Amino acid sequence: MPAERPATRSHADADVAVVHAELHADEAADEAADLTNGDLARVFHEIGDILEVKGEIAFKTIAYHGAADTIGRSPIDLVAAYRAGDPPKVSGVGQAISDKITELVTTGRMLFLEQLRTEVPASLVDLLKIPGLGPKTVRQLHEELGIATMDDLKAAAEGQRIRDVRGLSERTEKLILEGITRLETQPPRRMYLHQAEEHIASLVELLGQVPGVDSIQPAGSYRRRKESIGDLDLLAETANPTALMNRFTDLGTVDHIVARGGHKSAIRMIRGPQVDLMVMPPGTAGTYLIHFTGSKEHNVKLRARARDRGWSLSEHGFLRIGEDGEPLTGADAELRTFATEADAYAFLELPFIEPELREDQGEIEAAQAGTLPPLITKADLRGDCHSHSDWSDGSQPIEVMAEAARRRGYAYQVLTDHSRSLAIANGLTPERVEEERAIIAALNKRFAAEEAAGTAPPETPLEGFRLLHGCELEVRADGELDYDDELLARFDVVVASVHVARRQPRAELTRRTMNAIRSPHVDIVAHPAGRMIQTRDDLDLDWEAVYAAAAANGTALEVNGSPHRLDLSAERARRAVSVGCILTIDSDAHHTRELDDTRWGVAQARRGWVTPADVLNTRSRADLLAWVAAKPDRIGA
DNA sequence: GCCGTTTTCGGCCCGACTGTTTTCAGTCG
Repeated sequence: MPAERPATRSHADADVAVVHAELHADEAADEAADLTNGDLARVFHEIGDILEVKGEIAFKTIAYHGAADTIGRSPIDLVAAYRAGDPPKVSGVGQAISDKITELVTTGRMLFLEQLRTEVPASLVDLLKIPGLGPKTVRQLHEELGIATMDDLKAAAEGQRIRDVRGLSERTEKLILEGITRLETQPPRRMYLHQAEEHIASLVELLGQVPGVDSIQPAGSYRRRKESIGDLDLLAETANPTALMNRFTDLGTVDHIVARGGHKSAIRMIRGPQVDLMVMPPGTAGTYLIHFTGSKEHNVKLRARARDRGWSLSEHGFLRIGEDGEPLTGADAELRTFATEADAYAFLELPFIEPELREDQGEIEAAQAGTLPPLITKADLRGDCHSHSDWSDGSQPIEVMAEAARRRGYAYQVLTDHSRSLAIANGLTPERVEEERAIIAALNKRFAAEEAAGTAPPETPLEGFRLLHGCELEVRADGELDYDDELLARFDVVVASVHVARRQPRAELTRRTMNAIRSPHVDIVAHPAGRMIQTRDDLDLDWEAVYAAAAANGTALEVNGSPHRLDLSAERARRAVSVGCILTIDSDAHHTRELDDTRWGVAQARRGWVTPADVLNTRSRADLLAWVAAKPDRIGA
């Protein structure tokens, strides 16, 4: 299972509490309006990091990190809830942490954190980023050599002073220097899902050829389809681990070997991710897959459940626990292994839990109660509501996009070239909209004829395939829509989105988004948060108001499948559905090879507990068009 | 610091690999 967070927050993460601490108290309260769940999570991770270096008992630091993780993933805007005086119950957040949140969101400061920072400088916490350097060693270096910064550490290593510290050696000194160099030259960056997929495909291909290897399977956060991926995890079923490990650490793409053992090795790829490879004896994959797929939090709950039933769970299987509370060993040892995950879950009296759900977000409780949702699959999609051609900023002709969609077995593809004002994307004037409509009509005439003649592609569904005429309608900076009502009424489907003036205040951005949601002509709001993963932040919206308006007006919210967007996020999709919204899952393809990006959107929707009934484009073309036609009746309902 | 149809106190998941050690602590996932 890969690390779910970096060993420590970067100092450059510029968390909010620093900023606020420097403000006057009266200004701070206003400024705190910009706080997000993510900011709270960073603050509590920082507290956990500092307490580690201070040498606080492990369970306390675990508690802070655990609370930070839960807060970061919460679908509810905790800052707003706390400020409204209505703190919701959040797992892992007890009285002490709750009080600290209240203090931060109401005053903009947290005295506890400020105190900690005076005791342990951030530069010291930074040292945890060096591979192999943990809190104990960092504290030791600080106490014995007075090292407080990365520069101090580098100087000490170069001056050969590290080797004089008890428990450290000349070799450690060398490893520290290498670690610093690597940090300076290779800033850690997470992969997009499609990049992880490419790495995994080639590794599986290469390692699968090693004699004796029965299977190679990806695990970790990639298997759970997290929206970005740090390390890669591979599991191999083989009776000959040595040959496999030799091949793995000998790959031409290996930059250096991180660790090497008989059953577990790790490499760093050249200009690429760290890859962990674990060996499992043939026929025992069940508990190995569960262990290395994670998440950590999911596994912790499973182990507690095993323990309640008298078993200790590890990747190797279940070990019977003796009267002393320890697993039985030697002749008394009793190990239960399982070939499949489903069998291992069944041993814990649980149904199989899909990897995308394993985040300890209620899935174990739902499994226990028999209420796991029937998750949507890519096969449920009967069409795609968002795509582009070279008439705006796509790279291929309308016909090529349509043919590619038709061969995917869809009943419809909605062509949604950009509207007029998005000049950078060659947005269509009303005149060009008419021309495009004529081309689409001609194409559909041909498709219908081929279907009647039985010469359509074999993938064509019974209801046939049609290219629907849509647009990606710009919501302008002033909130006005980019085409007039008369033109909008003539599209089959209208997808609206915000691309410009992204830095407006929350109230203004929310008003613009609501304007689209409430239009009788707008059917879908595309990539509602406007984010780009790792590069562009979310729009600052009043999300609860957006969900409520979308639900009330029957406007769909998109889960955009582009691996750079994945927007709505899994958490938001889950929240939106829970308050009555309907979703679409679209590719936003600008090229035929991106049409299958819907699979990433489906994966995020699955992470958000979304079922086929929650998604508009699981419906037939007739039902989709009927739903669109009924939009004016839903307004103000 | 959190948490509780076995507990409001006493637990809190588990093992491999590494490095510096002579039996183990630290780190990592």
